[in-house]
Amino acid sequence: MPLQQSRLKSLTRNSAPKVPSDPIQRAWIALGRVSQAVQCHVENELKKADFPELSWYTVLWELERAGKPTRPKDLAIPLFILPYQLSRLVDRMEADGLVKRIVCKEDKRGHLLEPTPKGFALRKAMWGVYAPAMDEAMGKIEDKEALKLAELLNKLGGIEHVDCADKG
Amino acid sequence: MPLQQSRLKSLTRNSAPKVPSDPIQRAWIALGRVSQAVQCHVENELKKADFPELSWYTVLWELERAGKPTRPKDLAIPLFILPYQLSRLVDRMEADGLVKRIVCKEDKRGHLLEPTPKGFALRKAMWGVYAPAMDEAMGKIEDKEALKLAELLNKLGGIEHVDCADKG
DNA sequence: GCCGCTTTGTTGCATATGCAACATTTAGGA
DNA sequence: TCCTAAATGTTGCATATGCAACAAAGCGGC
Repeated sequence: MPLQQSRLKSLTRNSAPKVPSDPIQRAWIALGRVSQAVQCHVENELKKADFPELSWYTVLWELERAGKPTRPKDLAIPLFILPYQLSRLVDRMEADGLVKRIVCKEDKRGHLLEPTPKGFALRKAMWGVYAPAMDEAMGKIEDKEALKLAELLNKLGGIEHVDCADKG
Repeated sequence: MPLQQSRLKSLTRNSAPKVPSDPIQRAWIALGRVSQAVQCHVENELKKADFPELSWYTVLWELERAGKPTRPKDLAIPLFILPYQLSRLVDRMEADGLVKRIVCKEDKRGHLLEPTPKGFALRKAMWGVYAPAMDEAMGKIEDKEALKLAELLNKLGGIEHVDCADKG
């Protein structure tokens, strides 16, 4: 279920289609299972606490991090989702009074997104569940191992660092 | 969106809710983004080749690996999905003539799942796209790094090893 | 055997999603 | 200027999903 077009660089493809080595296959399997497991844990904890799903948090956090009203297109990239997905996500969040769409004078095609006070409050409240859940899911490894893990993953994906945490 | 109840052991919880360390947070972010990126890449490649999504492959592969007609409940665990999700997945695959449900004499509640010849053929054909896509997505790291990555991930998730590859 | 409880799997309904088509605005050239 | 192409979001429709309720069969004690 592709959430978005792959951002992997298309390869130069001067070599024949290749079967992954056994270590690569093991890493692939582990990546799929473990990421699903930890995601599920966090989502389940949020649900148990009657909070919306993580993507709502992420939208609110990105808006908060930006510190100013932000275009959907400038959110879609870091959020790694497709425009129409964000459009409907914002529909629901706006219906819940968490964000508002405000007119964008510079470009009348779009608009700017801004969290409401309720939106700020919800994000902060969700962090109270999100943070411990993340720690429960990921805390089984030492910090040094976590850094190594992040390094290896980023070597795979080559994606710029993005903060997610609360910081107050 | 939790695909299934978390399989993480519920913790003894004798410590206060904790904010994850910065390395843990970095690993969490990297895990989410990179796993999404590589999953998307593979799903997109399958779609471009007019193949069904990866979960279909995985069902067929697990059935093939089992080597005998298999109960849904015995698939749901390794597939890491909920019973009702598998039920509908099998509905669609059966409608496409890829698997069949056959009666289970020992336990008339359920049934046994078996790939059809068309199912076997599809899985093999999909591997021709799946394998190179996996390698493109994951081949940026050396085998030694891949093993380290798998090791770290499995330390996080503690999930038993499951094969996925073709092997013929 | 009989009864309640568990296991196994399915389904009705409301909601969410993917896709392709669309509307609107901007940008770029002839 | 005017026309075409690209960028930015949204939406109609068909399909997929989550959830809770359900059906049917096994299990265990009496």
